[in-house]
Order: sequence, then C-alpha cells, then structure tokens
Amino acid sequence: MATRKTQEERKAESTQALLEAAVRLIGQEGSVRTSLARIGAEAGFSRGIVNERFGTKQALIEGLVDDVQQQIREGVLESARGQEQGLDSLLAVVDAYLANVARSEDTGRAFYVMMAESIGPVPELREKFAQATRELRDFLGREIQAGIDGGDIRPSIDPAAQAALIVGSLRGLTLQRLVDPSGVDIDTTRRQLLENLERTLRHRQE
Amino acid sequence: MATRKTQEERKAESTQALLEAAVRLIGQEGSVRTSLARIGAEAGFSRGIVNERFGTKQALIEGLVDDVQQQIREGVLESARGQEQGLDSLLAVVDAYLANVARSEDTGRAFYVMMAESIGPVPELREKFAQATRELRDFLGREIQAGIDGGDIRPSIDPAAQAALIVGSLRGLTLQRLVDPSGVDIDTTRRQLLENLERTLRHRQE
DNA sequence: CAAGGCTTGCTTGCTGTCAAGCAAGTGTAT
DNA sequence: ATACACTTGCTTGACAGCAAGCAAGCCTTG
Repeated sequence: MATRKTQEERKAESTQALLEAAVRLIGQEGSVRTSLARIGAEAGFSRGIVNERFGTKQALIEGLVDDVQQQIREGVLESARGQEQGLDSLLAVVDAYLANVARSEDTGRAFYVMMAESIGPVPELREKFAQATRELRDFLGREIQAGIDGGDIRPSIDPAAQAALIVGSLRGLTLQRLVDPSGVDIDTTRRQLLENLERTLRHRQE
Repeated sequence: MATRKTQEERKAESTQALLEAAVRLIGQEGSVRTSLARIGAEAGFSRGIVNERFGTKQALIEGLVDDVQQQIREGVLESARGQEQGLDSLLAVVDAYLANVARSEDTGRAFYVMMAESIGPVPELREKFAQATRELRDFLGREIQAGIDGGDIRPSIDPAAQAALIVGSLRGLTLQRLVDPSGVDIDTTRRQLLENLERTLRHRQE
C-alpha cells in the first residue's frame, strides 16, 4: 500500500506533523517542559528530527508562534467580513474570538500558553506577543473610531482605552478558562459581554 | 557592632531574605527558569540553603504562592472596608486591584507570572490558581447580588457571568501590561473601566 | 549510485537533591 | 564568668537525570 512519495512530499508531510505535534504538546505543557525529543516521538519520528529540521528549539518555537498567530488572526478577521466597520463589526469580532479562540482547541491553547510563558520563563517571545497585542488593540481601536465617526458609537468613548479594555476582557476570560475550565460558562459570559458592550458603546439618540 | 543574634532571629531573617529573593527572581523569569542556587545567591547565601530550609523546590514555590495570594487578598479586601456592600464596594475593589496589583511591583508580578506558568510548564500550581480565581469571582458575585438586592445594581444583570467578566478584565489588563508595558496606560484604562461598570451596572430609575 | 530525509551515539551543560562537614549560637557546670 | 558539650544554621562536594545540539551514518527516493 505504501504509496511512493516524492522527497518534497515526505519533507512537507513530516514538517506538518512536527508542527502539529508541537502545537499539541506545547498547548498542554508549555514550551519549556516540552522536549524536542518528545515532539519528534509524538509526530512519529526520532528524537533528533526537530533539530535536523528546524535547527534550534528557539527557531521552532518562534516559527510556531508566527504560524499560530497568523491562523488566529485570519480566523478572527474573517468573521468581520461582511459587516461594515463600526459597532457591528466590533461585536462580530468579539463574538468570534470567544467562540473560537477561547474554546481551548489546540492552536488557541498553544497561543495562550506561549504568551503566558513569554512573561516568565521565555522572555525571547515577549516582543512577538507584545506586537500581537498591539495589533489587536489597534484594530479594535480603529473599529471604535469608525463607529464614532459613523454615529453608532457614543463620541465620549476613548477609543484607545476602550480597545485596551476589550483586549483585556478577551485575554482575561480566556486565561481564566485555561486556569479553571469548569468555573466559567463561556457562552453565558460571551452573551453578557456583548450586552455590556452594546450598553456601553451604542450611541442611542440619533 | 555586630549584634549577637539569637538562632531564632538568624533563621527568621534568612527565611525572609530567601522569600523576598524568590519573589523578585520569579517575578522576572518565572519559577521554571529560576534555580534554587540563584535564589540562595540573590539572598546572600549559598546554593544549598533553599533545600535545607524548604525541603524541595515545589515546597518553596507552593508556599510562595500562598504567601503572595494572601498578601494580595488582604490588600484588595482592605480597600473594600468602609464601603457598604454593593456597587460602591465593587468599584472600590476594582479600583484598588488595578491601582495596586496591576502595577508590576514584585508580589503582583510574581503572582501573575506563576499563574501564567500554571497553565503551561507548572501544572502542579493550577489548582491553587483556580481556587484563587474562584474566590475572587465569588466575592464579586456576592457584591453584585448585594447590589441588586440593595437596589443600586440593575436586576437584569447575571451576577455569575458579570463577575467572571470583571475578573477577566482585571486579569486580562494586568496580563496585557506585563506583556506590553508601554502599550497600556493603566490610569486612563482604569477610569474607563470604572465608567463602563457604572454604565452597565448602575440601576438608574429608583 | 547520488542526494537528501531521517536516525543514533555522544558530548556538554545545567538542575534538584542529599549527605557530610563547618561554624555560629546556646546552655550548663564549675 | 568561663570553658566545654551540644544544637542548629549554613556550606560544600558529589551524583543522577535530563535536555539541546552535533556529527556520523543509514535508508528511501530518483
């Protein structure tokens, strides 16, 4: 049965398997505790393969962060498509973020675990996550500004501060869920957050 | 001048120095990267002293988490004193949390860094932080309920979900600050959060 | 058989832990 | 009060375990 594979295919497939294994393991135990040997084994290869493929552990991890971030960004931004800029788009993004990222499937989990490590044992990653944070914050800030300009968000709102708060809510809720999965009902909380945002942001009198 | 110290004093002083050193180092690099030897050295002693005093690394870390959590709890709860239960008390706690914990002085930093590690490389700590999270959430939930009963919080609020959201905001903002200190102005954001809470929670028509 | 993917053996560095020993402090008998 | 026996804080040396990285070789493909 063993189909003959091209070298290129072999490499691509093993690389893919390695990345997936890494995301899975790192999502569970963090990058510090996950040895290259275990990643190799989890992917079905030998202990040396990660070094062979990626050079160093740091290279693997940094690449992984970029991958995962990219995936999340696309997922979230896609949900904003179709909405026009402003409050509706903002709410759609928040909704999508909590619906997808916060549910701890592998990539979301890995992203948060690595972000968490970046403030402690893996400072090399901090800048990457700082940038990701800024990017999300700026994106939300622009949506808020657009909403104010478009008249559906109250003009007394401070876009920068409000954006930071929303990022905080998203990050904090997800973190809370990772620490204590049974303690937070994500759907109820999501609905409550959307309601709060409506109430805080929506410009009523036209 | 070297005053003669009793054995008890010597021990108490060195233990204190060790704990402070541990909080400082762990706040910077996390517990995983901080070796017992460095803690000993930072405190001005030899590399073996931590084991001699605390037995194992895990024992030190767990004790530290308890200490730090206790300190934070007291600091925050104290700020609620004098307010009567309900919205005002709630706002005072939120204000105090961001004013104190979120500013990254040593103990707050160490708390967050260890909490972050607990979802990745140090799962032994997860339960402790889950409990701390529940405790804060339940406390806020009771305040909200009291506010509803007392008539200064809108009765359509879901206390549990709202409490989870507030914990999320606090945790998320602090985390954001640790990842990207220059990106969030904590005072502006704090004011905006308090304003938001006023607007979402306050029961208007008497 | 040539090239490139993949494995295996090995080195090096670091960490937690423990046991043995040293030194500072304490109590007591004279 | 002082000397001596004893306790307790603290240090040092040793060891076992683990991980990252490297280099040499094996196996699959073309």
